[in-house]
Amino acid sequence: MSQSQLELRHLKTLLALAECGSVSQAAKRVFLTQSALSHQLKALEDHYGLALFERKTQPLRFTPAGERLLALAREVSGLVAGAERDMARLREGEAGELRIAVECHTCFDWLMPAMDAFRQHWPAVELDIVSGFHADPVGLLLTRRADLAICSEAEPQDGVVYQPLFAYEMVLIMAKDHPLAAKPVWQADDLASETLIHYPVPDVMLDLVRKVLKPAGVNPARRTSELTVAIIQLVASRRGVAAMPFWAVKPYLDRGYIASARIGESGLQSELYAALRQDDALLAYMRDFLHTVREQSFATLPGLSVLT
Amino acid sequence: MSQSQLELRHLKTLLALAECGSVSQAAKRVFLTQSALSHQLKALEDHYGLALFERKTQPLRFTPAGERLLALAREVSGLVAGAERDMARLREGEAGELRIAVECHTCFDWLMPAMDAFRQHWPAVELDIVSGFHADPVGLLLTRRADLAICSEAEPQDGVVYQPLFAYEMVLIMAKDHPLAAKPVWQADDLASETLIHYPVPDVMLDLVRKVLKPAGVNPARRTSELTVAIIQLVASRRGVAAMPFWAVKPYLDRGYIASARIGESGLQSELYAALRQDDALLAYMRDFLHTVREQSFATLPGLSVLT
DNA sequence: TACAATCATGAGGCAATTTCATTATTTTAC
DNA sequence: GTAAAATAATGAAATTGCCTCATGATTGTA
Repeated sequence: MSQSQLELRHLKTLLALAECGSVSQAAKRVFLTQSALSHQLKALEDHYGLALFERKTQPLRFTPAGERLLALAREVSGLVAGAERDMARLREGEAGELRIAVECHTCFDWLMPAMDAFRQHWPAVELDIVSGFHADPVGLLLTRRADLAICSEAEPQDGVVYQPLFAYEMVLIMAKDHPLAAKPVWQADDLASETLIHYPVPDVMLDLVRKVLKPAGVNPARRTSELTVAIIQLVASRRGVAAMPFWAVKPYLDRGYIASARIGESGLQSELYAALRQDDALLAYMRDFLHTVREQSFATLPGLSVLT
Repeated sequence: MSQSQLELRHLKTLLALAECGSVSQAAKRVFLTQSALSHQLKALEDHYGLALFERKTQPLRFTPAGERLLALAREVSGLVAGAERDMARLREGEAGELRIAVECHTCFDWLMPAMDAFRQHWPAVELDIVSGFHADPVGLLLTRRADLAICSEAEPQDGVVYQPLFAYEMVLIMAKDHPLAAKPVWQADDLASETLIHYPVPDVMLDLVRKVLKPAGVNPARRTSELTVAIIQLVASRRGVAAMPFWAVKPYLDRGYIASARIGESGLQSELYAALRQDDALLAYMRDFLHTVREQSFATLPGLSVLT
């Protein structure tokens, strides 16, 4: 007989649950254990004397009562977020500068919606993208030519802090009629006789080369292209294979334009971090930007996982 | 360095604080100690790094940051209340019956707004007032001629539970040019040579008679009237004095029509309870009605205090 | 100036929430 | 269809965080 009142914590749990479809996934999203959420949800159901979900199903379904609370959560979370932004502005002022250095091409796909949302919330913050693709985006931070850098590794450096954004899987894409299209998992050797299509960036920025091919001593033919869609087209036209984030190619997979395979037994996991100058790490608009990026990305991109 | 998240509990505290104007009063309203609220508010201020109030003033003033959170509280509390009502309806259904037996004349003043609000929230509940003034309203409950009785004392009785509503002070009112109009505190003896004007109800229902005059053996002349305004008029016309709830006569006092005095050193405190059949005590619409009554009354009537 | 009321603060207790360890259940894969 | 994997439930222990108590500080008032 839990007598605990409804709290915002519960509403946040419900939102995570609705997005993830399972208790254990939602638990990761709110940085608690599965057990904690299970207890929490049971307490909620006891409190209202109503079942909130049907748990015998995957993804789990909300009952009408669960839907009602979820609706409340959606209404309230926006209001709370707005108020907390206002509090932050009251404390630190409206204005600021946020120049973003980007290392990876596909980043733009998820960066744009986040930037749009952020611009609405912080109209007085000067938002900019530092153009060009720099091998050392963190250097731009310290020389104050950028205020935030997106990078795929957190190399410790004085005066710089790294905030995890999210993790995702890189998959190999190939033409649908490729001889190995049915192979669910590719190893480095399978690539030896292929042409690898990638963005025109140094090898250290290509996870497939750095983490898989180089260690195995495999060195396939290469071809580069600037644009994601162009790479997809080349792959579909049997001009080679490419490694891309799953979330970037899912639409093309769904439409059957190309096929995909896992890279290595456990897949090629990639991570994204935001690097900031230590002094800026507590700035409200910085924190809010990072929060917005995560929120927007998880809402938009399929197959992401949390990164601690 | 409290790291605690904003929770609904905090918002409820802010609402109480805004209504009461002081931490200690607000603490009573939310059934916590003054200390608890002081800690809670300090934690909030630490969390946002902003002062929320100026405490060196009475009533305490909200800072802009405090106002912003208060605005959030107002937005959110309505939504939460609505959702919780829906949850209750999902559990117990929409319909029900709520016939109210009223013992005191002035009750109608605060009952009406509460009933109006309730009707909006529970359109399918049949709301009614059991007319006439019964000496034993609780009897109506047990014979199922009423479902809720308003009374000023909680006499234990099998199958009946009492829910406290609120407490208030009865004051003596007199003409402005009454010889004793300047006397701040009246004792029973001061009434010996007065004419007491009251509603036409048995003496046991008149707190002044039962608690003050009878114990002192004082027996003034009497005169009765059904209507509150009529009693006020008679008092103003020097036809006698009357004992009325402070909240009922405050408008007339403010406009200078009449004068008032405290009854006895510590004042004549009156209390109001709702009596319910035990079986009905957990019904959602009953609980919500009681909540609405308290909420509306505290928001509308001056000088109420909480009753546990 | 003293008194009353209100607020702040630190320590201690207690209850609510989380984690841990385990079992039960469901889904997936072969 | 069964085995394995993933997911959820459960109870006990541990932690955290909240509240109360006791007291001191501050403000307003007679």
